[in-house]
Amino acid sequence: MFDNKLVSRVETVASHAVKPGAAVVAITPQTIKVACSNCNLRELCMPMGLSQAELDRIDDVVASRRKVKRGDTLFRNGEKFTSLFAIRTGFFKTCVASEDGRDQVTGFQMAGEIVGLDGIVNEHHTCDAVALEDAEVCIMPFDRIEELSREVNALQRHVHKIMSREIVRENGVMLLLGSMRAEERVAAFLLNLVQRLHARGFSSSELVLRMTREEIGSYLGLKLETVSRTFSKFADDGIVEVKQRHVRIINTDALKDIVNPKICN
Amino acid sequence: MFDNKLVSRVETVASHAVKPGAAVVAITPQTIKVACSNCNLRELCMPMGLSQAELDRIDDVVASRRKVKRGDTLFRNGEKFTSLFAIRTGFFKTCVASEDGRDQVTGFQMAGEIVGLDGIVNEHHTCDAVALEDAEVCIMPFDRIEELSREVNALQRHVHKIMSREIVRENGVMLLLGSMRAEERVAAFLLNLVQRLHARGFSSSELVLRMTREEIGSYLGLKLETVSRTFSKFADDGIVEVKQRHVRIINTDALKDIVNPKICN
DNA sequence: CGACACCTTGAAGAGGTTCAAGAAATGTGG
DNA sequence: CCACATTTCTTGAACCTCTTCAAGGTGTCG
Repeated sequence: MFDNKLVSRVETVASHAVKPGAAVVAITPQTIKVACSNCNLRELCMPMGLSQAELDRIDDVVASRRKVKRGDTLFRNGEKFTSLFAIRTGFFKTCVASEDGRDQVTGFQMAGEIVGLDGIVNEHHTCDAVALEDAEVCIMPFDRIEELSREVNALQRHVHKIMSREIVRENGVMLLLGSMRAEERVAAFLLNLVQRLHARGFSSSELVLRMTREEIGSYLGLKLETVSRTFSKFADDGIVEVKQRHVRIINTDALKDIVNPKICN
Repeated sequence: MFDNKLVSRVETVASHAVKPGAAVVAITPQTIKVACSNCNLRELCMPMGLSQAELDRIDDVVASRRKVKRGDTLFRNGEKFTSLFAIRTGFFKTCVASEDGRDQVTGFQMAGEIVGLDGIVNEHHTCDAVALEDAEVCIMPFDRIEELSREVNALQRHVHKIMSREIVRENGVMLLLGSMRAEERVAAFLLNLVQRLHARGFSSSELVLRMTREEIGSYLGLKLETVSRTFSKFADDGIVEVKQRHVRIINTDALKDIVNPKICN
């Protein structure tokens, strides 16, 4: 099944399963600097193709860093909004709650992604951001972002794109929640996660889930038992290997076929 | 049941059921001008508290108008993105499609609301916007919005808020799709629609649905039969009167209780 | 006025949930 | 480092909500 030694060694580097020899450099913690211009995540959370002068200005966006322990909240529903947060390391979930206490995971965020956009409209956050593993974020005061994006066009454009991207992502989740069956949802979830991890230099077939079955279920509009059963079924079908939170995708195409069933007659 | 004469008279003004004497002025078509500064919808789609100088500049945001006939698309998935659209009159749905042809209504938009935000990130639209009744929109070229919002802080802030508001709205839909039962979804849908109409000067208890049961179902992640049955059940319970697309809410509190069931023991 | 789209309602069926119990992993404190 | 408590995960069986399939009714538009 799993080479646990390998996986745990890899995890000490970056908390996700990676194949031997894979490019982990993008996330190694040795190169931490205060400036965006030197940040190895820049290409994920900042605009590309800036002049040196613009790069120097961009550095002012990040006021400081903050560490968030696993289980702690970065911000909470109702709190005053002041800043966006760029995730440097770690893994978050965001969730909203209804008045009667049900709650819904609205997303899982990893290194290079931005959280806090929900807070802009009412100057208060409308969801919780919870670290699913020890994390570090860059604090980007929003008034500073607005100020700077008036002067650096690429930054302005970038901010707009980040927000638009989130809108498009949520459209996709609505499609998933509104029209897919359990197996399709779980398959889409796994493919999405592994694709994002792969974009960060991790394996495209092996991953470690940072969230519980219950959190996956909440995100997918399913009960935890259904998520568990679906994993078991995929395993029975030889599509994935699942051992608790370790997942290895054996047959990516099969997963894709589940998400987008071919009409073949 | 319904005073059809009244309803249709009202509809000639603004396409939605209104109680006698209600403030319809906000939507009367007589005052159409090219400038935002004179637009009676300004408070819905433009920032408040601008100086006269700023107001004059804002007028440049709207390049022109466009009429869209019922059933026609304002934009379509895959089309090049150039502009945001502010709805002046009429009613739209937006929907995304999966590769295998399923589609999902992601929202219903009415006067004063903005559509097209999905197109910013990839410079191509990722959903369709379809007019559910004859409509007119203001075309706001996005490069002009960006240009102007560098100079008019209130506009910049406003653009950010509009996008954030859309993100928060979609969070709410995810909560609905992920954790509510059919009756809760339909109740939430009716309350949301009537609340938005009320904010535009229409009745807070009576409305005309511009969309089919199938479109409601798609939005709510339900089949059209379930939507129909749920309407019938609410009618049996004396909570609403439903006659095809005409809906009168008899007991708003009952609807609210359905959305947020009280835990009372 | 007739064709077509839309809506309602019933009955049977399926997919996912609920409830329950046990197993596996994880964390804690001695 | 081990024992124990706790959390998390898996699996089964009964149940329920929503879907599917079908038929008929109603409204709308050319």
